Amino acid sequence: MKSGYAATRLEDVAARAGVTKGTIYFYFDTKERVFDEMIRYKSQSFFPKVQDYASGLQGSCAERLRSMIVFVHKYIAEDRSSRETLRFLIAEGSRFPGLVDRHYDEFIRPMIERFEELIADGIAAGEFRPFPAMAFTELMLSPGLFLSFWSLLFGSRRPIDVEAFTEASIDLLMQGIVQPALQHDRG
Amino acid sequence: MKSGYAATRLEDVAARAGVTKGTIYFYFDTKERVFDEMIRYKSQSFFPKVQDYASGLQGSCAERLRSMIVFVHKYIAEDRSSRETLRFLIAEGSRFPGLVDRHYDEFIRPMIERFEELIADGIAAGEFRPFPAMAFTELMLSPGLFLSFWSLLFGSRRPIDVEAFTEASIDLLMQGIVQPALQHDRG
Amino acid sequence: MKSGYAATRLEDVAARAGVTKGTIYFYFDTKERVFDEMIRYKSQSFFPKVQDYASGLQGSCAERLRSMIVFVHKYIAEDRSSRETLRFLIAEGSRFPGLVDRHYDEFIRPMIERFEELIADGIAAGEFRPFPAMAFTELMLSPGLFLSFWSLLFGSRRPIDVEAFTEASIDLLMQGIVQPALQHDRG
Amino acid sequence: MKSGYAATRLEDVAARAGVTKGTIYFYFDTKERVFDEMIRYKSQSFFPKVQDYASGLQGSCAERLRSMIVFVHKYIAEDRSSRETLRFLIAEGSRFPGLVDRHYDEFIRPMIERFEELIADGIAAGEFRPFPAMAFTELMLSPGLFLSFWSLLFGSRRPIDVEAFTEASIDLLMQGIVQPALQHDRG
DNA sequence: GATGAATGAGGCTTCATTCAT
DNA sequence: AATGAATGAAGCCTCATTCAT
Repeated sequence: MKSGYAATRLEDVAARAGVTKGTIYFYFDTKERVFDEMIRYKSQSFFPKVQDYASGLQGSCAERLRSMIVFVHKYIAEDRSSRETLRFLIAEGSRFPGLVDRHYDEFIRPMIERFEELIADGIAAGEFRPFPAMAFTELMLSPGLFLSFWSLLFGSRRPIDVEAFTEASIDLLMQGIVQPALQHDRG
Repeated sequence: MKSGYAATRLEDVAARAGVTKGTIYFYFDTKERVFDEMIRYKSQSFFPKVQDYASGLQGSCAERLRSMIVFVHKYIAEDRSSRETLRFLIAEGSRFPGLVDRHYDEFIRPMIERFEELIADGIAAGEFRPFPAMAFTELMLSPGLFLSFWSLLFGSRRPIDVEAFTEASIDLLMQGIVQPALQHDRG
Repeated sequence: MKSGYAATRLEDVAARAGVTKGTIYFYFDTKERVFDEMIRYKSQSFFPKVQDYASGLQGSCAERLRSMIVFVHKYIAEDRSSRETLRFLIAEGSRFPGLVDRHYDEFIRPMIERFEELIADGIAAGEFRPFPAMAFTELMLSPGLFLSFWSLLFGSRRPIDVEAFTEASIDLLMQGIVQPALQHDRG
Repeated sequence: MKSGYAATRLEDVAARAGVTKGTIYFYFDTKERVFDEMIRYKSQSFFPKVQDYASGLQGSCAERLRSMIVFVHKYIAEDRSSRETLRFLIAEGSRFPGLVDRHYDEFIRPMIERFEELIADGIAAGEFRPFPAMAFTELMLSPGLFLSFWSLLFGSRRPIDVEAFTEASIDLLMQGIVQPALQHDRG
């Protein structure tokens, strides 16, 4: 999907689907519905992957947290489709409030919850110190969001070294939350 | 400005400016030009403020860093216009590459540079440890960007306690960069 | 049948018939044919009734004439379907000249002929005076047509007292055609 | 105006008006509005004529009544436009209830009132007998309506001798309402 | 400088019609 | 016989753009 509701002609959507304009209207009532369903469909693909990945993790909480962050950043850096979904939601969200809410329920909230679980586990295990940001685990998503934003804005014109960026953000995070006594454990 | 290039009719732009459609074409060649100038104009307002604010700061590097972050978050939380500019750049940026570049030059880069200076000063002064993220000072913007993003997506439907969020993110950051020996200085 | 050729979708016709659009095309070549047959079919029902009713009449010519008029008016007032057929013929007649002609042959002309016979009988029997309108027996249909027209135009928003209207029109007619010497016979 | 809302393309309406599609939408919001205004405009032309004509009439009530009827019939027979308006109202009236009501107020009711006045005058003057149909003066319009209906249905395929038809219907009417003692006055 | 009228390309949407199954 | 999917022509409507005044 190119970007933009208005800039996308239904005839092109149809052509890319290998059918003609009329066929679209056999399945959807309206252009808005077409987009609603398209985005809804695309949104489904990401979360299960995170879920699977998260549940398969082993090791200390710090290790699992780092793995999660690496995974998320790599995904964001590579998956053009989910980035475009984000662009769409930011650009046309007011026209599709249902979509945004759904995106929150099925995408953002579960992700935040994964991090909350990890943090809670870490604190319970004495690995992490209790810290103010434990009430804002979404902070752990913000470097990833930054990558996404950067890519949305500049495409490939201002590339970021995703791996180094990821390491830097993990370093910063770990410094901030790991119990000082354990800090020699960090990778 | 409502959001969306296509969704905004020149007639409305004209009406809001108190003139008629025809008049617009006396000053601008094209709808694209109208937007180009509008965004360009709006972008100018923010940076000087940061600049002024930054140059007036006093105290330790940690204190100045914290002040900067508080300032940026407060601004983001309150200024609707700059948020909509961001939405526009994300949504229609590919149509206005010049605008995006200009936005980078006049908005993003200077901001990053302020943070780079602060970090460099802090390290030189021995307040901050040398740390990997010093090559990615944009990381310090990511919590602010997160606030902006949240607001773009959910409007006021999922409010965040900006102050608490800001404190949490500052805490995390400071833990990550301030020299352990100095950490009792933190607010 | 709703009103209007263009406003009626074949899909709805099909649905009301309990089949699907495709099936319609098994039986009819074209949308026009569908309407042609529908109208043709509906038109058949009225005339035999008039015919039967007319041939069963007894009494003086004046009595039979009055009965006929009462019958026609009552029918017009009550039968929604024939009214809609009339609407259709007026609205789309130019697209279906065959239908209009058939309607004339099987509906209008026979009706006029019934009246012509009655008038001729009445004059032959000395009941009616010879009068100019005997060449325009359709005039006897005009009050009924008026009722129909009124109903087509206003639906039930401007109801007419059909019975009183009928009596008034019969009175007018009888005054005009019954031999003065016999006028005390009128009801 | 050809007949039929759906069958009429706005582009053709525009062309006939010597402008283009877009211009129509500068003056009207919608296709429905275009028709609404068109019909409204055309309806205005007829009534003043009747009004003028009626108020200029001289002579006995019978003479004035006959003149009115002749006038109405001649008008109906000759004015294609008002006939098409009637067709439109019958065909599409349910889509334009406001138009139908207006047509009643500005066209039908005033006409009926003219006849009511004439009849009342005639009865007051002893020229006409009191008769049941004085409560349904619209009956005097029914032969004219019949002419209109005939023309709408058959175009010029089944021509009626309007003059003879008019005379016949006047004869019938006069027989029915003029005081017997005065009947030698009839033309 | 400013206006209001006019234009016409372009896109959404409808629906009669076709056709493989 | 019947269906459901697919098609594409056609028409409404929007709106950026032009231009005479």
